[in-house]
Amino acid sequence: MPVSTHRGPEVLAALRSCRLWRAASDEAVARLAALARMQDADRGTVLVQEGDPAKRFGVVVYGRAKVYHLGADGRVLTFETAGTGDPIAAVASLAGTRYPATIEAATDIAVAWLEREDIFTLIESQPAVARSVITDLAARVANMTAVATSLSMDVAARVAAYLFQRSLEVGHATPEGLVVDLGMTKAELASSLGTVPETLSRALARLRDDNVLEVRSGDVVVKDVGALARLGSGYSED
Amino acid sequence: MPVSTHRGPEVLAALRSCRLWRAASDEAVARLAALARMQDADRGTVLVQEGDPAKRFGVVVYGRAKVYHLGADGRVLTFETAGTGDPIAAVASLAGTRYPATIEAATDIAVAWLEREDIFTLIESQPAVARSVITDLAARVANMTAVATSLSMDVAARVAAYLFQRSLEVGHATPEGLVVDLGMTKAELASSLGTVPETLSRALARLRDDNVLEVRSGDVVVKDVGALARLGSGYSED
DNA sequence: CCCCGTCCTTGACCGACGTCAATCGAGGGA
DNA sequence: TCCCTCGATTGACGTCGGTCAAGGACGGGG
Repeated sequence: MPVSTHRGPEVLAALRSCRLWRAASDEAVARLAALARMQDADRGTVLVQEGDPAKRFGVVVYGRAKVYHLGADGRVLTFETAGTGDPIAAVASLAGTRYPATIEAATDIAVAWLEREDIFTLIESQPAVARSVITDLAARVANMTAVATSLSMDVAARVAAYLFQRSLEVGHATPEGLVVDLGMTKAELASSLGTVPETLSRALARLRDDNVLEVRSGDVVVKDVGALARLGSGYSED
Repeated sequence: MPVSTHRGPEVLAALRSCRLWRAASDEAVARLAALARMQDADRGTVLVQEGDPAKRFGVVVYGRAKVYHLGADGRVLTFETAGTGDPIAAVASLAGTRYPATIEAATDIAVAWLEREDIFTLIESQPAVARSVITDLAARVANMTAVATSLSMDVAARVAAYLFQRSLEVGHATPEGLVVDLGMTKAELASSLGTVPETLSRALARLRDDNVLEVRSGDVVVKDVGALARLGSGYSED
């Protein structure tokens, strides 16, 4: 159970590190912090329910939140995991639509809630903020587009694409090969890729049999990065 | 073959009707128009190639453009069709990433191209524009999220969800039932829903057999709207 | 040391859906 | 009027992948 030990400094630090207004002055961020309404929640608490009308948005102060869609058949598609400083529910709030996804506390969590208008007020007082909000939102559209296109590929390609991208980001060269930490459990990864653990396991087993990689508990050892790039075509080098 | 008959007025009108800067003054829009570089293209021309680095964005002056992803297996997922006044390639341009989709002229077309910085300059001179850009982008994220979640449903649910939403938008009550124009050929609709014409045809046939609707050439007659809502659950009334 | 919970893997099965192919209108020229 | 084409429909078939079920492997607690 979360205890309300987070005093101002924590909130301020979280808001300060939020990408949306990285161009804002410290004073402006402090003003935001003064407006924020704090919420502490236990792990598993639903913070935002898909379909509800959006009125406010949050910034994670402590802990992690999972953004997902719960299908009619019970299957879960995970879009994102938000940590300290990450905005949540910002999109629907800015668009004025209903929340397009559900957000749940993945750990005990503290969230600073702000009103939709607060960010527009901030932009008026600090026009440079508009730019960072715009580029962040645009990047989100591009991301979601990539997710949508990847869902039209088969699971093997999605896995390969993910591992390829991941190997560029966190791959660590060792004598035995390129060690790539998955960053989450295989069950969570399966959900991020829009599939189930069994299918993910099979896809990884196939890559192992084809000598592309070795599967270990929390990471994989990539032996043929080119093969990953080829199989996951549609994703590019950046 | 497009002829360059579009003089200034057409370009101006198209830019004026663009949602992104609907708050901008006429003078500011005229300034944009002066910066625009025109392109005329035949139907079928690829205007933007998925994966290319984004530097500029366009506004459709005349004709229609199709935004899609071409899968490795040749299957096409259509995201959007842009008409006069609609921005194209704006997202990647604003985000500074590579284009996440391909854009092709669906008819002979005229496009006004602008530089990424032009819109930021506009925002600086007319801060109110920031708000419309932000809400439009946020709405796009919500849209793409809905597309992604719908791709995780089965085809029957996607068809029902589409028809339900469509019946709210353009449904026309008649003695025989609620007539809903599809707005495109069935092949195009199939591509928008991430499937193929055969499967769409079967899904519609099933709805017909279940007495939910009647299938006609370019439209359907809905007899049970509630059933559509139920089958396509995940979409809501707005 | 053993037991048990959690995570992962593997096998068997089957439903959804994409592909191939044949058929059938509905226009549109010549 | 006769084709010829294009879009739509329907059948047959194969494969991808999700579900159910049965083990393993690891780790913590008694």
